[in-house]
Amino acid sequence: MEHRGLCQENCLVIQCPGFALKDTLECGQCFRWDQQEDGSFLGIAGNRLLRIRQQEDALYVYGCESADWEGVWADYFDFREDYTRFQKALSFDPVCCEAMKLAGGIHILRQDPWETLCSFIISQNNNIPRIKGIISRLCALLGDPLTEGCYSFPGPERLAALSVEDLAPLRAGFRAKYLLDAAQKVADGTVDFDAVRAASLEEGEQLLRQIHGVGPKVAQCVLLFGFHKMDAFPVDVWMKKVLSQFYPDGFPAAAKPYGGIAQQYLFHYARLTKLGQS
DNA sequence: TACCAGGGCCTTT
DNA sequence: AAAGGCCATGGT
Repeated sequence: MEHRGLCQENCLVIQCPGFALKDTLECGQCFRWDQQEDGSFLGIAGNRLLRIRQQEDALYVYGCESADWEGVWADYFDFREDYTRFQKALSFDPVCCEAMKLAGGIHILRQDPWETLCSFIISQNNNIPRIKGIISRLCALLGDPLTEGCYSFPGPERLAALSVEDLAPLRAGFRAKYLLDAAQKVADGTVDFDAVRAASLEEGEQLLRQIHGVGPKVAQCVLLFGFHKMDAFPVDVWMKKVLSQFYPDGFPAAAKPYGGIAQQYLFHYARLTKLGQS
């Protein structure tokens, strides 16, 4: 299905029909990608850096061996999944159909659970530029240097040893104490990611909510974006608008197994069309 | 039950 | 330039 090759600048070329890189990276699921002046996106996942851009149905990937694409990034971008099967499953619903016209190229990334947990603790009651700033300062303060001012995401053990005062440079406000509680509970095994992975959606939410500062919205985000549970269904203000306007009788049961990706389509659609603001 | 802290970015004025 | 809106959770 994927056709690969090399372009003139010695980068990898990946065919990606139906995929939308920009929407995927800017739909609020990740916070460590930045669009460069040349239009490409520079991002960090784990200890790896990647620069990538999309032109029509092709991805141009820089700074990445072919083996790294196959072994790491193809999974990260969820290219092993066939998203047309989600779209077919949701096509019975006219609102989802409309949303998929605008946002159907979004993939759910396969991000690291710990990084995702921290990111969505930070995201609460917050806006995306500030979330990215706090995460960037967290990595610069405690992560391992990679290249050119880029840092890895610090592990829970490193964070667990610190105090709220130590995190003052992050300017995370009231969220700093939540980060420390998360780090302590993950580091000491109170919250076990393997158990979350094996658990049902409801059980997984309860396990994550042992952390002070993790409520239903953050927990569902972590289950969807960090554990790839495609039926997780985070409801924020945008989704509340969508649900009240288009689904007064509730979200259709037949769409629930795909609620996570449906939520992304609808969320992006609501924001693009500035639902309720006109 | 209702309300508000907390902080910074965004939009509107 | 200034003011007001926004936001997820926990605490009162």
